[in-house]
Amino acid sequence: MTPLSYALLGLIELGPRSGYALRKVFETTPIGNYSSSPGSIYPALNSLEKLGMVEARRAPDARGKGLYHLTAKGEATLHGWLAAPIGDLGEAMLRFAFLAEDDPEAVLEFLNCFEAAAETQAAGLQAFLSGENAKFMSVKSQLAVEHGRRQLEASAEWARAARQQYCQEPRGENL
Amino acid sequence: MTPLSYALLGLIELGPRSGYALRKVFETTPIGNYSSSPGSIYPALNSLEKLGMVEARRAPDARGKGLYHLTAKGEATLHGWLAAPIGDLGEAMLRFAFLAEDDPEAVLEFLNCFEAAAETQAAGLQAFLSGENAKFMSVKSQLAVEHGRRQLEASAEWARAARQQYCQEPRGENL
DNA sequence: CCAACCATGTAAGCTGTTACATGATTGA
DNA sequence: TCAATCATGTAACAGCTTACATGGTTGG
Repeated sequence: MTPLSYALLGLIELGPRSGYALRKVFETTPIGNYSSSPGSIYPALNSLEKLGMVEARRAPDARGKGLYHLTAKGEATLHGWLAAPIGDLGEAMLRFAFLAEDDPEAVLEFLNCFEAAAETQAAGLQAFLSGENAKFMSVKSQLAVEHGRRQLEASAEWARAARQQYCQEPRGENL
Repeated sequence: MTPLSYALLGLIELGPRSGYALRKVFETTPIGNYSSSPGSIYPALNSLEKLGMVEARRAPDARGKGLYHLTAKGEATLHGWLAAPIGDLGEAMLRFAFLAEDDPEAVLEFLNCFEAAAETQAAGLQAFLSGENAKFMSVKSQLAVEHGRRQLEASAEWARAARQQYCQEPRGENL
């Protein structure tokens, strides 16, 4: 179960698709930045099939293997992944996109944890920059670390903005 | 020649070190985020040695393989990498840390290119968000893309700040 | 003397990348 | 008919992760 596998499960949950259609999603949307695409996707799908996470159902007349559907096991695995504590922020971002559409509680909870994780990591880099080790580093190396810190701050800031959007939008359907 | 190899060359250029010392750098500084550390570093060093990029010189009494030094070939390879056009921003950041300390021209040039690359990619995501495809995506997926856009903006903003610092500092030794 | 650290490695396994191969169908 | 696109794969290779193995040295 790699990030790619989870991404595939997430996409299939949004709607059954063929392997080719899944590949196209990776080629034509920014999700391609998270997990790669061309020759890795079919092996991953086959491995998911072997694991009993997905099933290919073919309409009687159609070509190819048909459309992949989630099995109960696949759904459980996906939802387990979605509910896991936040570790790597990159992977967390991928998860965010697949969080249940109809559960604003979970979304807010996620955003809170994500913000906290980003702030913690940013503070870690800040501590490093203020510490002894950093004094022996070149200005450029320090700036490189500062870049990392800014990225983390941007992540935290994003989480706050996203939370705002989520607190307002779900109810403000028509004004 | 992976990013890890280049990182090793860059560190060795800053000062000859033993394999163990190099490993420690990855374990104790944020460079560990760029390229991994534990059991991958010795193979990488050996491969660099086979390629004739580094040489281990041992003081007569010392333990271990001694300190790695760059060869002419290693230095040429490193500088070639440093001078390459910016592709992946993550790798570019790693390069930035190893740019020649005494060449503010090159640093400013790098920062300009980096900023441009970040802005271009940010604009690409913005275009995607404004385009047709994004309309069929969930709000969360759109927010995930927005997160990527903010990260890129933060990178561009960092480049501007770093440039400022570089335009002032090199000459302002003593106010 | 024992733990911690110096110092260097090997081997298995998993993934992803790259590049190639195959064949059907569809639109110009 | 010819190119593009649908649709699915395979095989070779490179790289990283994890975990284990091995010894010497130093400090409490």
